[in-house]
Amino acid sequence: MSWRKEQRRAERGYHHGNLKEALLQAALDLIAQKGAAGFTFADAARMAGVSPAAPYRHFRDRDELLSSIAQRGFEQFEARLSAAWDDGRPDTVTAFERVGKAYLAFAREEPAFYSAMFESGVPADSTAGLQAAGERAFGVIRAAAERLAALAPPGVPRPPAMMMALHIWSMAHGIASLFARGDAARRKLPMSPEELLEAEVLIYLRGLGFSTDRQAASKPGGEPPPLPEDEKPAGPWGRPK
Amino acid sequence: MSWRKEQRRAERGYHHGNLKEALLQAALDLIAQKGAAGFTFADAARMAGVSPAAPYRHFRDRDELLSSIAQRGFEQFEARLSAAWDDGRPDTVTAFERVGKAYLAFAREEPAFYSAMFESGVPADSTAGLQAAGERAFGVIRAAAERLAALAPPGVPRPPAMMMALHIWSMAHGIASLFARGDAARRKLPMSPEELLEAEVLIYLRGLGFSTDRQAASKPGGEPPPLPEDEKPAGPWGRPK
DNA sequence: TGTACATCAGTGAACGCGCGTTCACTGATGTAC
DNA sequence: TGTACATCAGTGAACGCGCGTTCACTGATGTAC
Repeated sequence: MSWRKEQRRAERGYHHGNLKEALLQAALDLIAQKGAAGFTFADAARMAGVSPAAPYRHFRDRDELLSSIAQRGFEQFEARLSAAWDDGRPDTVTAFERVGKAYLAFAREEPAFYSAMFESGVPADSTAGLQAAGERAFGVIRAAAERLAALAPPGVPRPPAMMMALHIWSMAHGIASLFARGDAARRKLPMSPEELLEAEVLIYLRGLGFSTDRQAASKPGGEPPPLPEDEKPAGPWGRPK
Repeated sequence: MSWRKEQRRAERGYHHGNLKEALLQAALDLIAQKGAAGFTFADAARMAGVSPAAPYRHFRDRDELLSSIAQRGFEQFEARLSAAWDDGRPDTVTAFERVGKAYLAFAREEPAFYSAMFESGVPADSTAGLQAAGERAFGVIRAAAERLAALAPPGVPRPPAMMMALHIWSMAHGIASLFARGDAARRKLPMSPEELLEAEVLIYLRGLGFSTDRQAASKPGGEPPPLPEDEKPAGPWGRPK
């Protein structure tokens, strides 16, 4: 038990070299295993193979470490949402749906980040860096909503992009935290979270008077088709009888 | 410090009389103060004025106590949603919006219950009682969605009520947990959560092809009015330019 | 290029603390007769 | 109505544990000259 630590130090020498990074990674692993509540400063040190006093060289306390993780989470989140958005290619609606899927994928694949970001009790404005990172991530959704709003067909009032962004965010977050989180608190669902979200967003966009037909949506001047009777929410619901 | 405990026992005698209840209440207060993560079994005993061994007469461990709180939370949640729904009076859409407001009000006024129910890591199916209570609460939303779906105007395909219920739930939960929780993790918002949710639900219902005009909605045979150009999401958004 | 020295990063022992849990116990309550 | 006894509900002391935090320390690294 103790020889392992010594062996590890023998390999790496007295100085760790990259302890800050190793602590962040260790904490992330621990959160994934035991939840944001059940990770301790000492645990992270142990997992990094270092004495319990060592982390104090890099983080004031547990909260500062947690907040760093949340910030890093928002940065990765933003990167993934941005990549999915891909500046609206090939057309706005397709890209927008890809953002929704990326949102859920992140919550599922990175439950530790997700819970540090949203459920660990770290206030969103606890640090200037954290707040900025959070706003940049939301900014991707906001920018996408902006582009979507600009597609409002003639005769349809253009909805406020901020409102749209908040609505979409709340849909995605609601589904993610109820159904898509990669941990035990997940609830059962008769279809995939992705399908549920896609249907929800499509219905919402129709409610704003948008065509959800992709070709039309990518041509801003296109005629808004009337809601056809055989159009229905996509997904596993089947055609309503 | 210790005389206080003795005094309290002098008042109440050797037997507490209602310790189980007192422990639930104490835990609830502690969760409200420090979050679901930061409440301990010993703390609850102390707050109830009882020795640290006493709670073991009523709960196997901390998890069982937490799960009891979550269950009680779902029961109260269901009661409030039911009261708000009021069996769809005076008309379905009005009653439905009242349910949404009740959802947010619960999250705001009972953050301790809300976090025990959704964010404490207690699995939704950890107990038969808990699972049943959760399902009954969701059942209110589902029943309301059922009634709403039945109002689909002629020519509009009737949407699956289960899907509608899940969509509405995810909207309400998303807004509640991002913006309406009565604790520090709440994010800032340019309008009230209630307004945000109401607009979201109205847009969604329109997307399903429903009129959101209340009179029409309460007459299932009523003509679905075309989406009028001056109709817009209610709330503080102002008329889009 | 070598050397002295300052600075940095991690050590390990120690501390006080509060937690969860157990135990034999005891005071209070209810019930059979 | 009284009494003996079983059961229940809470006591308080004790335990081992792991945590957060501090401290003087030391090995490694970088830098000025």
